[in-house]
Order: sequence, then C-alpha cells, then structure tokens
Amino acid sequence: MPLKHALLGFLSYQPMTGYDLKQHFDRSISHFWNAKLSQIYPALSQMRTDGWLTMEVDYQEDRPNRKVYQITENGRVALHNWLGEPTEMAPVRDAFLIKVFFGGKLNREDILAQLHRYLILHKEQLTSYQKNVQQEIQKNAEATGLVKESVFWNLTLEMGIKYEQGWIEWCEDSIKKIEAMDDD
Amino acid sequence: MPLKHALLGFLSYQPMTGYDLKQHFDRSISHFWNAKLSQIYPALSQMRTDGWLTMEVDYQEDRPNRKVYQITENGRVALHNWLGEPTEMAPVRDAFLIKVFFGGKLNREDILAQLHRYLILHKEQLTSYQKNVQQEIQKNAEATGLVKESVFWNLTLEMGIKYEQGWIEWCEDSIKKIEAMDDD
DNA sequence: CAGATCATGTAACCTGTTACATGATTTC
DNA sequence: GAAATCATGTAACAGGTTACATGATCTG
Repeated sequence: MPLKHALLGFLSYQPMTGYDLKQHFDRSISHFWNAKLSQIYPALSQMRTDGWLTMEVDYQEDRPNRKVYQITENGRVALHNWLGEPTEMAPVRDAFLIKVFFGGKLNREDILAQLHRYLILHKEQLTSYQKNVQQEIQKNAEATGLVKESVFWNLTLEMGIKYEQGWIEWCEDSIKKIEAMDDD
Repeated sequence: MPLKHALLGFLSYQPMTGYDLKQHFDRSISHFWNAKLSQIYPALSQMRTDGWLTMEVDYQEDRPNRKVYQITENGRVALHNWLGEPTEMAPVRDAFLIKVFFGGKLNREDILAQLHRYLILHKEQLTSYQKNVQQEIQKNAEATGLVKESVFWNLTLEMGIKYEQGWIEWCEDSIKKIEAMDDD
C-alpha cells in the first residue's frame, strides 16, 4: 500500500508522530499523494503490528500524549523493496474531461466558462507549486542537509509543474478551437 | 456522481444495455474515467429509481435478457445541469512519484530502471492513444454523424496525448539529470 | 474573541476492485 | 479445443472521505 510506504519514507529520515507526518505530506507530496489524519493514525498502528515501526510515548499534560514512531530494520527493508518494485501507470480519473467529452450538449458560453474556470484553477496550482512547494523543498534541504535527496524531491516538483503547464496549454488551445467553431 | 453522469451522457445518444455502455467506456473515455460492469449494473438500477432512466427488456433465449435503458427527460435535465456545474481539480494520485521522491534510498541503477520502465509504459500509452482511441473517435463520428460532438471527443484525446508527452519528456529529463549526478 | 496549532482517535459512509456465479455461440 | 463475445448480476473487501469527539494554548 503506497500510503504505508510513504509514511515509512518520511520516518526513514527521522522519528515522528502521526501529526508531524501529516504536515510532511501536506508540505511536500500532497500534490501527488494526499492523506487525512483519520487514515494516517490507523495506518501507523498497523505498521507497528507489521513490525515496521516501534512507538514511544512522549507524555504531555493538557493535550494528548505524543506517540513518536521510529522505523525498524524490517521497515527499512520493506521500504527499500517497495521502492525497487516495478510500478504500474496510475489511472487518470478526471470528471472534468467527462464534461468536455459531452460538451456538445452545452451551448458555447457554458462550455467556454467551464474551460476558463479550469484554466484559472490550474494556473493557481502552478503558481502555488512554483512558490510554496519549491520553497518547502529548499527549506527542507537546508534544514536536513539531505542534498542528494533534494534532487529527487525537485524531480517530483518538476513533474507537478509540467503537469499544470500541460493543462494550461490544453485549456487555452481548447478555448481557441471552440471559439473558432461554427455556431449551430 | 460522475459515473452516473457519464452513463447518462452515452444514453443521451441512444438507448443501450449496461454491456453496451461498458464498451463505450472502454473505447472512448477509459483513459480518464474507467468503470467495471460490476459497478455499472447497480448504477443503472439506481438511476432508474432516480427517474433518470426507463428500462425495457429484450427477451433472449440461451443468454440473459438484454435490459435496454433509455434516458428520461429528468435524466437529460440532470445531465445538463451537471455538465454546467463548476468542477474542482481532480487530485493526482501516483505511487510512482512517491518512489521518485524517496529515490535517494535506491542506488543509481535501480532508480534509473524505474524511470526507464515508466518511460516505456507511457510511450506505449501514447502510441495506443494515437492509434486506437483516435480511430475509435473517427469511426464513431462517421457512424453517428455527430460532427460537433466529435470535436469535443477529440479534445479529450488531445489532453490524453499531451499528458503522456509530458510524462515522456519528464522521464527523459529525469534520467539525464540522475545520470549527471555525482555518485556517492 | 475568533481562528489556527497541537494531538489523538473512532464510526459511518462512499466508491471502486476482485472474486464468484452462469452459460451458449462464435472465432481462431 | 481454447479464447473471445454476449449478458446479467451479487458479495466481500480495500481505500479514502466526512463527521464526530475532546480541549488547551497561542496568535492576530
């Protein structure tokens, strides 16, 4: 399960709580793999049962105790094996393209409005990658001194950027094509 | 639910069985929205309950009777409304990028092998779009005479092509970057 | 004084996949 | 003789989202 292995990946850098892990997800991989706390907590429990993690309780007053998880040797092996396994292509699932596919049912303005809106959303996403994610990686690279690792972090960011640029170009081209269509 | 609306979309062209609908999915939209028969059949039943479809039984010997579904006026309205609704961006979910993100854990050959394999998969997918999907759209456009509609079908295909080209470029660039890295 | 941050979880629900169940006809 | 095509479904399972439950401290 990719979720568990992503958690292993972050825990291979340093021991952390579920809450900390959630922040790492949000700040560096959420644009290609997101997870909610309600999914992370039970996953960590299971991973402990699997022998991939150990847990230590950091007692606190006035708020829930911190459960700090540490990766085990078994966990490292499981992560390494998974990283080397061949990967199938991720299926695309985008409702927007269903709307485009049946776009002939709408009048020109409505389908153009859809495209304009999607264009804006993807432009915002692109900006966010170029600002926030880029910065986050930079910060992390400096804070941890993981120089080699940061090369790979940047590769995933570049894919994100390329992906958004693809959508932006496609939206712009599609808008032009529809505007050029004969109205019937 | 996008599945139901995709079914409505195809049924807005002509009455069909679940089996027929599955083939339309496979031949024209599976690269951005896939569905199994085991999901389509119960969805059609529900849509009938919702008043979006009517059903007629076409009796057959020696094989299950064909249940032919026809869209109702309510169904057309539901489809039209949905097509005009604003759409959120589809979240990306690709385990491959998790592997790249933690690629620093692998040695150079292993991560390069991953990238080469993913490159090949996406090249094959691109070829398949350019051959099969393109043809299928062409065929459908001619068979149905839905000229305006086929413009939109082609737009979704073009997005598929752009998407695969993006992956291919990114894989090639990433391979070069990793090959150029200092080995440690 | 409202909202974010820290910190943990459980339960219900929704969507989608896999496996099971049946079986004749046509094509290679 | 094996595999694809036609044609319907149900049941179990897996993964992920939303809602519920609690509550102090810090920030604007």
